[in-house]
Amino acid sequence: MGRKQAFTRSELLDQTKRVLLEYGYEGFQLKLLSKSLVGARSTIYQYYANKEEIVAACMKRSMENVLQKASAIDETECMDALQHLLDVYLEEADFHQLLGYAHKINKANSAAAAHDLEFVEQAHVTLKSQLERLFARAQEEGHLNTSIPLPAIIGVFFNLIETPNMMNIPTPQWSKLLYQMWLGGVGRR
Amino acid sequence: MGRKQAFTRSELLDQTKRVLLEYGYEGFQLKLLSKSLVGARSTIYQYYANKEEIVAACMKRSMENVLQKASAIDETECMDALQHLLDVYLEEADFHQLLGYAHKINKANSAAAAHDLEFVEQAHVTLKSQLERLFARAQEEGHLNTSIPLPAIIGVFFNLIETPNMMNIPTPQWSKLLYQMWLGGVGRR
Amino acid sequence: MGRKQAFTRSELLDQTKRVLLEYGYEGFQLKLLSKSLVGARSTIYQYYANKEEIVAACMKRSMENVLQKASAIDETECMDALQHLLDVYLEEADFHQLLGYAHKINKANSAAAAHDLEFVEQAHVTLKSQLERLFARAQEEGHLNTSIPLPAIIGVFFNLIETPNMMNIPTPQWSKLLYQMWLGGVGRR
Amino acid sequence: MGRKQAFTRSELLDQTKRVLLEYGYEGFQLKLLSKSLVGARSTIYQYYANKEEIVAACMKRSMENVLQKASAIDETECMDALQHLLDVYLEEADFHQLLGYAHKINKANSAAAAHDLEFVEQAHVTLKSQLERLFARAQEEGHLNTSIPLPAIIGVFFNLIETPNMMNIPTPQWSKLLYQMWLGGVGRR
DNA sequence: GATGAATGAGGCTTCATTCAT
DNA sequence: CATGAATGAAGCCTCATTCAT
Repeated sequence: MGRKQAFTRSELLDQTKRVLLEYGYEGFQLKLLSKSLVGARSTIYQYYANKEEIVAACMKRSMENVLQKASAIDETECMDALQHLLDVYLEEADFHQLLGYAHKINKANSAAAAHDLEFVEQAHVTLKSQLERLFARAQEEGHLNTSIPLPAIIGVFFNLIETPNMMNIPTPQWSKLLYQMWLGGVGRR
Repeated sequence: MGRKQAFTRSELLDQTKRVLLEYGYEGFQLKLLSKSLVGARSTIYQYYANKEEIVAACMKRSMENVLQKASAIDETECMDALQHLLDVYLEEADFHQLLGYAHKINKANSAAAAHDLEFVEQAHVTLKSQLERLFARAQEEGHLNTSIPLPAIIGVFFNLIETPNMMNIPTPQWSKLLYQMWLGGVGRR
Repeated sequence: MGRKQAFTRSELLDQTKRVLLEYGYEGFQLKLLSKSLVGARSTIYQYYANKEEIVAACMKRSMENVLQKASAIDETECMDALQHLLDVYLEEADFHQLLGYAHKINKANSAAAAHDLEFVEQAHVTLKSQLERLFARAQEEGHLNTSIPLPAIIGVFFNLIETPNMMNIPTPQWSKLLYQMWLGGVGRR
Repeated sequence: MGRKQAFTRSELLDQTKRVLLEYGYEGFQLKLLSKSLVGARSTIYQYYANKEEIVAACMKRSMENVLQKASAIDETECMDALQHLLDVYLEEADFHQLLGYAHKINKANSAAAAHDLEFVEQAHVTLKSQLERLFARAQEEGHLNTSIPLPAIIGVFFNLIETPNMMNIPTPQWSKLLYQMWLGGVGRR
């Protein structure tokens, strides 16, 4: 009963992500959002009570995806696991950037937003501990250059994600290539 | 003698940079800017006609600094030059991020902004050609792993700049460390 | 320096009171308010950060007036004091109605509003204890009909304030007349 | 058999009255109304074409009740009749307050609302003339203090209705008490 | 030149009302 | 009939910019 929905919650979040990435958190406007959806701006409020909730929900969903994929990784071989993890992060590359906006959200405005962000925070901790676990093993097993501080190694690894893929190499190969550069360097062997 | 000058053009640009980096381009507001200056908000208009001009001028100044330092580098040894270049980019690390905002500026609003951005664009080309020149030589001279496409090597090099320096290692050492990881990788040798 | 003010804070509160009384709390709109002031609607925000603060400030001012006048009353003769108190309440008749809106104000929105309302609350207690003090004495001194419960007597006294003055009798006489009716009744003596 | 009826017209008007009294005319919102009814908000439009009509119908119904009760009063003894009239007005105390909103309704929007308000207006005149008739007789028959202007006496009588019944005395006794205070005053006899 | 105040355009959000199922 | 969803008008508030002192 009632009319057919103009757009689904999922479509809404898809566009939210798009607008967020294109305009940044402060540039995220409902006008921009509704322009890329079929209905009126006010229809958005059928799903979320305010801007903050939309952004928080978007982040939560993104985080859920990453978390699921990351936790599905087989950690038997730590170096393989790292390679797979890089795959995951590259597939959901934007999520890294989205996360950066998390602390800008005004939680006072909305309990729902606060709740979603709580989840994001927790998941963040989970991901971080997975990463640290793997790197600790990598170091123990002697895969890493001991003359380089571990935090620096981790930092560069994480930062690989943002490297612009100018040649549009398909993600799996691109991931392998980045991994190779990270581990082996770009210099002549 | 007239009224004391409220703040200098240079102070204005310093704070512009700070606010831009903290809040992003869309979050850049004159109220935030004037809060970190001694005078009134309206005084800003003594120097620049509108928001766009301020941001453009800020970018131009940042670019001038980098350009000057980059062009002072001795290019005799290309690998040394690259290491020095990384020094320069890290010293002015923010400039990389600032540049990302360049295309968001609405040039229609102001000729002065358009003019400044023209300069930035030009300088960008200059820097890029310096980089490409050096990388071409590095490859020719056999310093680089030929199995990796050059654009990927360059991309990773550029992206190093954004690596978070979690341990707050002083910039010169941090630069050396990043260079070492880039060239030699993080794996056991 | 700077431009001349379009309207003073006091004028703003005057009109606030007028609009509140005419349209009620839920009907209080900034558009209506600014229509009765010389400047633009947004100018209001030079004085108060939001609607709630305006209303709260209006109430506080009204309460201050009443409080000052009420506390200046000589309480030597309690029945005289009650007559004077009625004068005061009639002069500021609207304040009784304004107070009714106090609990509707959303304090969560503004600390300043909450603070003003705190004052109003306190003053309310002060006024109430003055009233109870006087009535207690009136009863002790045998001025009141003991067959009527005191709260009923007080209730009717307070309610006199709202009696519409259809003949537009000047306030002092009107006050005396109401007092006379209250104390002596309207029946033949 | 079709769908079960969501709520009756009468339930609708009951809640209308409740919401009106709680939130005032300007605060009367269909969302608040439907929250206290079993069906959907849009179902309201099965009964009335718009907000104004609902409020007008509510007032009309309230007025009809009062009118019926008031016209049933035996006017043989004018002072008894006044006491009975006070009973009636107290039983339907809210109606006095509701009436105050009548002039705020925008009649331009709806013929039906205008029609209902016309009725209310007429009934108001009827009630008023009853009151004036009784008071004229009361004065003629020497029941009232001739030193007090009749309009003032009527005003206070009418205003009694709003006196807050803090002790929650049952309406019939409360009515007698108010009548007694009005006629005989609260002072020592 | 420097300022504080004024302002209108534009964004967020709510709400009466309409529509399609 | 009953409903849930859709919608635009309208209210609040912010912010870049202009103005008068």
